[in-house]
Amino acid sequence: MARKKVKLAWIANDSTRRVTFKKRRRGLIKKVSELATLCDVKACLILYGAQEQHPSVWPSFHEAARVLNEFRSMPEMEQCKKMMNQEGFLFQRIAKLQEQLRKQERENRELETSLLMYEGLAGRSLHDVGIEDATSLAWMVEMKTQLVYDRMEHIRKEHLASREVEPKMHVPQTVAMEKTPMQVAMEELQRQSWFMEVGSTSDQKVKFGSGDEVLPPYNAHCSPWLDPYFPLN
Amino acid sequence: MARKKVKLAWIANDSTRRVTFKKRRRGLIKKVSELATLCDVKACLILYGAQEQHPSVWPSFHEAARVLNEFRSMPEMEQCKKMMNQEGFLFQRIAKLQEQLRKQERENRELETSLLMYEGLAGRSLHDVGIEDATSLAWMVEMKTQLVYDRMEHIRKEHLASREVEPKMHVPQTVAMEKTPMQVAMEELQRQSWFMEVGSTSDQKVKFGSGDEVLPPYNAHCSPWLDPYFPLN
DNA sequence: ATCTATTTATAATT
DNA sequence: TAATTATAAATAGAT
Repeated sequence: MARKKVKLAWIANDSTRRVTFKKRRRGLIKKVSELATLCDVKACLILYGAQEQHPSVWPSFHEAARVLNEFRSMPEMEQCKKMMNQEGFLFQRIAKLQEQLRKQERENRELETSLLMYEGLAGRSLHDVGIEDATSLAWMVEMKTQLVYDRMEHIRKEHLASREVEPKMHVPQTVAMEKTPMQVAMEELQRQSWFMEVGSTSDQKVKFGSGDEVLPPYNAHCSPWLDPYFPLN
Repeated sequence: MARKKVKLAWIANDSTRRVTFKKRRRGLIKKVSELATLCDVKACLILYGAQEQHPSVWPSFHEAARVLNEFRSMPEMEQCKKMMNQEGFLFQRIAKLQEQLRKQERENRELETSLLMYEGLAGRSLHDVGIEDATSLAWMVEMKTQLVYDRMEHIRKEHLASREVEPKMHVPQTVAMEKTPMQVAMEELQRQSWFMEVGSTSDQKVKFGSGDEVLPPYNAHCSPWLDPYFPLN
């Protein structure tokens, strides 16, 4: 747990393994006893390593036997199927880790897109970015543009509020745009029926630009620009 | 473990207790499985609370039974006396905590004495400090004085070494004192047989100073000034 | 065994 | 109930 994230595998070094065992056994017993105290839980823990002369039993051998016998005599063994066992625990962990992975990938994607955006702002030519990155970048610019418009609208409303006590004349027209440049461009493209094929299936491919890149047909009815998370899912 | 150090006692609030149980059970099972993997340890954990419908068993019910039966059939049950059980674990913790307490008390003592020393250096009259504090203070001054002499001796030797290549004439006499002022004072007191009674027993008491304070007789043969830790033990 | 930097667990909060 | 966050605790590696 410390100084370095340890790999979850058998520790080859003999002395390291013994030290780790002793340290972790102490921690484990502490945790078991805490749980028993905090939550009034019957608990027992048995540990014995191949090398260890003596087993470690908590809270005591007889208590452990008693706890286990209570299980033996449980009427509904069927219910035990639901108990937390190794398999269930592992499934739980897998699900958790997959979720973590998904989140991390999304975050990576966003950071990479930010980088691309700042490079573009700093003057880098973006003619060589792939369609995936271009899509994400366009989405990000869209979102940030929208933030600017939202801010402008907010300021405009504040301005109106501050003039409320005065005669309702000369109220300024809205400065917030209804559509971002991307939206305007999209609609213009639709009007021109540019590279769009209504009713195309997902198998169809359309030549794009120079013809060197093969792309799926663009479906305006599923415009991604309305989904605030689109390229990150 | 977090946001606040939790008291090790039964959690009265029902929902809090259930949440804590579920969280800690997950952590515990993770730790047990890690230990089993890292150190190739046979392990089993059984938990069932009064309220819980289903017990939690790791790694599985049958494995737990098998592990416990191996204990049952162990030839030397006498050896189990040495196993880590609740009592042994608690004794271990008590010893550890007492050791911590001792260290902390020593450190507190040293810090208090330092404070006294700096106050003295800053001009505070020390005529009102008790015999205990005075003793500690004297010890600390002694130790620090010794450090100064050690440093002087070190510098003198360096000086000699740097002159080694030159003719061995005019070698300076040592500047390090053999005895600190405290030691000199002690020996002077002994020469004067001041308030010292040779052969006095530990039951005897001697009037000291104004007569308002009763103190045990001072035994010069056990002079504390030679023990580098004297007032802190 | 002791210490320290770091990871992990988790109590409180949202 | 599930996420998030701030903090306490555990502990890997070094001394």
